[in-house]
Amino acid sequence: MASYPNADLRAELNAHGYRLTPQRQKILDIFCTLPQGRHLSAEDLHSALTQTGERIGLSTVYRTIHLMVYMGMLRELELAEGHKHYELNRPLRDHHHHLVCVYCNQTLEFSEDQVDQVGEKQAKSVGYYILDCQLTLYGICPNCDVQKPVL
Amino acid sequence: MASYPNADLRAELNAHGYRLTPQRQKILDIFCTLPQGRHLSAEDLHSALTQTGERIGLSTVYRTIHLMVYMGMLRELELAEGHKHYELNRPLRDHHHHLVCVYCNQTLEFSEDQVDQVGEKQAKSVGYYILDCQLTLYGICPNCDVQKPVL
DNA sequence: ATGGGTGCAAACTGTTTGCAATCTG
DNA sequence: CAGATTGCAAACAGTTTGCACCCAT
Repeated sequence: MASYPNADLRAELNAHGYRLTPQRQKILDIFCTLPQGRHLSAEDLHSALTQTGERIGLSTVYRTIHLMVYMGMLRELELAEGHKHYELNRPLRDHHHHLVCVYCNQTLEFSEDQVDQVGEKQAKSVGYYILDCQLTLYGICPNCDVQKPVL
Repeated sequence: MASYPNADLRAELNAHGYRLTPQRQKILDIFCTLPQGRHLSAEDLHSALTQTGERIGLSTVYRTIHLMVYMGMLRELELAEGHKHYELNRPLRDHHHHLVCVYCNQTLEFSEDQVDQVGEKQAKSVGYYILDCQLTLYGICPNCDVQKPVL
């Protein structure tokens, strides 16, 4: 299930001169056991950890998240909730995209290989090493479409 | 050039029970005269306005931006700069997407009709009225690819 | 004239940073 | 043992909110 066993994590960190710490392990563990489609904010992650008795600072959570985003392990999602959410960046095969209602924040997922292929093609054409490919659709869901106040 | 002449803006606002104010006009004007590919933060917009002698509060800028995003006139971009940027939400024909380097924040634009079509299809299939469709690619540009420190 | 809109200043939230202590390789 | 990493608390940036006044409709 876990896409990043700890041995791999250590190897990947060391390759860049970073170290494997219990905190980093724990954080990755949480993401690995997260059901498909769930995503966490930094605070979510922090309370998930402290609730299971871990001793970890919020700033470590932020630092680790950034590290993992830059290494391509996590994807950073900016949906409609006002703060960023994170989830495991799985290989393009099980990649999914998001459709968000700007009124009620209902979020649907969908996958579309075509989009991922376009992303890869574009990135390649300008020599980028691609970390993540996100198609996000903003709209109004059927429920909210019935004349809702805007502000 | 301007996709939203003031008459249209007034009509669209009034249809929802909102009013056309000088501030709202000025804000939309700025976006309409912005060169293709440029996008502004709320602060950018505010200083652009005050520098031309306008008298407008920062909170009005925020409120107006939100209004226009919800009405589908503006698109909200969350690229890599740390704060949100906005640009005119042009019709899908001249729609573009973004490719961002997570190290240096270099941002490239590209268009891809295929993606917009996928977006429309997906939205339609779940009954959403679509406001915006953004494909964002995160990666490492050729310059930064040469072993850069992550933190 | 009614109620939406504005500006100001204060409050807030999520995130970042400086630093001394700690742990990894 | 050097240097990366941590936790804490304080600082920060961008954004939101309460309120009295103002102005479109």
